Amino acid sequence: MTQIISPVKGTRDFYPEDMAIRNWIYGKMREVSQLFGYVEFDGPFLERIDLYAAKSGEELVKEQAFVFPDRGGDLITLRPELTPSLARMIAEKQKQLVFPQRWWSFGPFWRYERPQKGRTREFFQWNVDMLGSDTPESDAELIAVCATFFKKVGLSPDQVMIFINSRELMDSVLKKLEIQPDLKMAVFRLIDRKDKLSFQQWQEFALSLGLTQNQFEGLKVVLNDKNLWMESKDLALIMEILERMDLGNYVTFDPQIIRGLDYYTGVVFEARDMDREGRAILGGGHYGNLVGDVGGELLPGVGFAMGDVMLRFVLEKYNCLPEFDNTSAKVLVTVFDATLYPDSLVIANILRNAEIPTILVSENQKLQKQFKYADRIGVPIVLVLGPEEKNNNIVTVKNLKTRQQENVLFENLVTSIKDQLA
RNA sequence: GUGCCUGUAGCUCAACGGCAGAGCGCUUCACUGUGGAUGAAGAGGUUGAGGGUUCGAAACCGUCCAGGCACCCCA
Repeated sequence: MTQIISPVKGTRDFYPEDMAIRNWIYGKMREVSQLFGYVEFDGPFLERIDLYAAKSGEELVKEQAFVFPDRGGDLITLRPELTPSLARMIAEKQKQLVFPQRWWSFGPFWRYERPQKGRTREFFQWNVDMLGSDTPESDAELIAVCATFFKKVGLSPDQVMIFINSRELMDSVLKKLEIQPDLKMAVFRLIDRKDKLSFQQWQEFALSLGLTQNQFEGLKVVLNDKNLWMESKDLALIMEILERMDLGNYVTFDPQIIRGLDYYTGVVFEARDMDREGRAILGGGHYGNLVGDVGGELLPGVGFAMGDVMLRFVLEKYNCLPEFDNTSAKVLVTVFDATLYPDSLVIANILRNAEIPTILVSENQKLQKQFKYADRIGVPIVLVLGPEEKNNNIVTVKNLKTRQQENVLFENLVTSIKDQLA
């Protein structure tokens, strides 16, 4: 074999069996999106780097974007996330849109990172956003969309869980502990890393930030308080709504959920595998003003993004994926020999005209091989048209699944096959 | 960007520094108008690449390439 050019690092080849999975996932996303009344949209895959400079944060732009100059010298980037494009699209039509808008999208994104479990450089994301609403009810709706999706694909609350928190609640907690406002982001980071460090390391990190021993002890107590959410009116209402929707078992309060993106101002949430394997399956939250930085007027909203890589990982782990056929064909028409090829061609045409997906054998092979081929690619019905059949105006129809074989008159062929496929 | 692990037949993997193997798959036959079962035979390899150490390297050493995992950050 001559040398194969290696694929770009962090990309994936979608063989037909992978494409079947991707399309199945896409179908479930569409189904759930539409069930809640959301409409599909998409932005460009290429954007100016400036779009992301505004809000996405230094790291994402400098370290993680695929950037290249176009022929005019402008810096173009493969989109690393959808939200800034969404914000621009909304801002451009803000005056003519009726709010709230419920939008969803599924498409490719790129981030220049080292690939690992649940993370590639090229990935797909399901984005769902409600724009122009500022209520806990709308936050609850987005979380309900996530939970409904899990339910639809067969993931149970034993397997995946949505963890929610509120940045407002955490703000008030920090205030009560008299932690200086300029330490806020650093403390959020500290909270985020609690599980990644040993207790010793975590404590040292905390004190090195400038927290007093008292503040540190107070933080510890708060993070262990499973009922802290009751102090937040919004979280309490969201939990109540999800209970009423019979989705409450998918949702748990977790004071350690903070989320990295700066534009979240209210409720934040993410979903994880219950074994804590891999990364978050989805992440989202409430933003106080999405479009301000791209020139629009104040517009709050709530949304989330789900990556296809972790999702596929958990779907495979918990056996949620159905079996997919290796072929789209339902019938294979054999060719007895070269002289009978025109007759087989006629049969194949009749079937295709009747909307039955049909493969006509294109190689000059023994019947045995043709049957074996049909079996290997998973075609359920095989037709044989030999000299005997031709003389009697019949076709031999063999069902490989039931192993039954029968002779069918020409004129009954389509209905007979449709019966078998039903 | 930092660290760790891996690379052997189409696939999954064995082989103490001493003849490169197994299972599955593939091809052919038993079965010349019928797949999936069974039996028999067969094909398939520059051990990721190119160097070094050694009487001798798939194995040991360093370089490169590719992949995986963790950190960072995030879906």
